[in-house]
Amino acid sequence: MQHKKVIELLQSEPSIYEINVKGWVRSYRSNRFIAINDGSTIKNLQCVVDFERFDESLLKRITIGAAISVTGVLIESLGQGQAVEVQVNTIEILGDADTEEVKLTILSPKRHTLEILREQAHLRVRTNTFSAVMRVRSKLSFAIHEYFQNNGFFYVNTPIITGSDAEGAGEMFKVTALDLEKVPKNEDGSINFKEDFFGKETNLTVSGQLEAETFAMALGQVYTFGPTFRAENSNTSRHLAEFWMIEPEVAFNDLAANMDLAEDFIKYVIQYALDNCKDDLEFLQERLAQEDKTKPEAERSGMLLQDKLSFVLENHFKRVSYTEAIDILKECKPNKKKQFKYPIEAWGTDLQSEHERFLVEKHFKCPVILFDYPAKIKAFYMRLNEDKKTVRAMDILFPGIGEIVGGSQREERYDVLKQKIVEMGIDEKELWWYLETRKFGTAVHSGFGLGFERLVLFVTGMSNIRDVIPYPRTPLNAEF
RNA sequence: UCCUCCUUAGCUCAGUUGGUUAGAGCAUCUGACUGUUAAUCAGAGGGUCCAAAGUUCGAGUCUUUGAGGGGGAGCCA
Repeated sequence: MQHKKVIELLQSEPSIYEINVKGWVRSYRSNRFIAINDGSTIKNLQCVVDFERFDESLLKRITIGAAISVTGVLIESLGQGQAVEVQVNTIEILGDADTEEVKLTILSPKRHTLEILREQAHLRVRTNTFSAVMRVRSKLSFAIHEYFQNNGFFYVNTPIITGSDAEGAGEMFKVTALDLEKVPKNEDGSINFKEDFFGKETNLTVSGQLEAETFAMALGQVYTFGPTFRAENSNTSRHLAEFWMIEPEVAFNDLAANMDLAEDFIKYVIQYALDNCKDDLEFLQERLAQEDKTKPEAERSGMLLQDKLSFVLENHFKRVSYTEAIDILKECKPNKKKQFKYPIEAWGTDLQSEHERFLVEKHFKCPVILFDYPAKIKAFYMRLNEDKKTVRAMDILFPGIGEIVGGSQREERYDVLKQKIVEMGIDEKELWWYLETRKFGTAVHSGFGLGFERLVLFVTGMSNIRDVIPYPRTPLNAEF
């Protein structure tokens, strides 16, 4: 007898042969209908028992959350709502779930808030919403590899423990094997890292970009896809202390080619999700529509999830230079009516969330790529333009998410790069290996970083980044 | 880190100018039910009112401090 997954059975024709299916009980109605789910799909399989043929003591143990094994025959359903169901011959309880204890958890069959689900993250993946999000996350992850592998990219595993603190992408987590009770000190009172494991100060990576660049100068087209750590005290629905980032890096690509790549890549993975996660996206769409109804009129998105995704696919991302964006913002109604908390006055300051949201959600009403930012507000490695004031940076802004991609054409000129490093007060000795890429066959090259969880947020329509990663790491939270 | 709101049953919440025994819905339990779809119907049990201190004859309610959480901002992906 064959052990079948729920997803296989739901797609099968009725048959006279006995099958076996294992899963967790989602509901047991009317002393007759067991809905079981095994994670293979969001849908449940209805198993029908004739209770007169079973021990009452066995049936009592069919409770929500219990793991059971069922054998029976797949027949055409006698009821509405499903095409097939299992006529049960035998039931084995694999793992009981005490109802008095289950009722204290999110497994109890009622609505729960996302906040409560977060407190029981080890159980939340048993809910429809989370299993859907996690299946979509897995598919997106695969689509990312598929896109790059199909387009001649090589997957690079850049180090997670890093010795360089030069990227400047944020506060870093320190990595040490020193006994924190008795830290070795130098004569001047500073910590003597020579006695530490690596003989120098080390941190968890905030970006694999610099290392990826060195690989792009040999393999041509590379990408990283790994965990990234930022010790920023960020308490928002868009930030995690530990998140996953995709960083392609391509030799001979200028900024325009970089933007083309980012747009093509994002559209590919979204299309992949639409094609391969239909049931989950339908559920998430319904969930989002229900959530929308509880919101005041002004905050409603008014668009179904799958329509939102299709909209991104069908429209070119609007490409706007920083300077053009400032002009638009200066002349816009909210600025003139002084509705911005930070009014737009002069060229050169960074855009605030409210400005980015205005451009994406109100003005262009589609994803926006902002490029050619003032050099002063961007990182040292970005390619300086001929005007000497701006750099070839680009940020992709998405509705509801904000910045989903940040990238640039890299400064390939040795002298210019070295001067930038000095100007920004970075220790050039730390970056000797990075500078050497500009000495030996330097070339124009570009890349970007895409926050994986922000992509999952957009595709699933969830609103808090803590709800699209299995076990979120945020300030004051490292449970599980 | 800043601003703001919240914390009462397992969950979501109500709780009057400070007053006697703190309520509802869902969930759970008991019973009924052989075609249910968040099953339905009848009944029952369930409380450190976030913590500490204070004001008061009397605090779920007022004051102070602290903790945790939501939303927004900054930093960014």
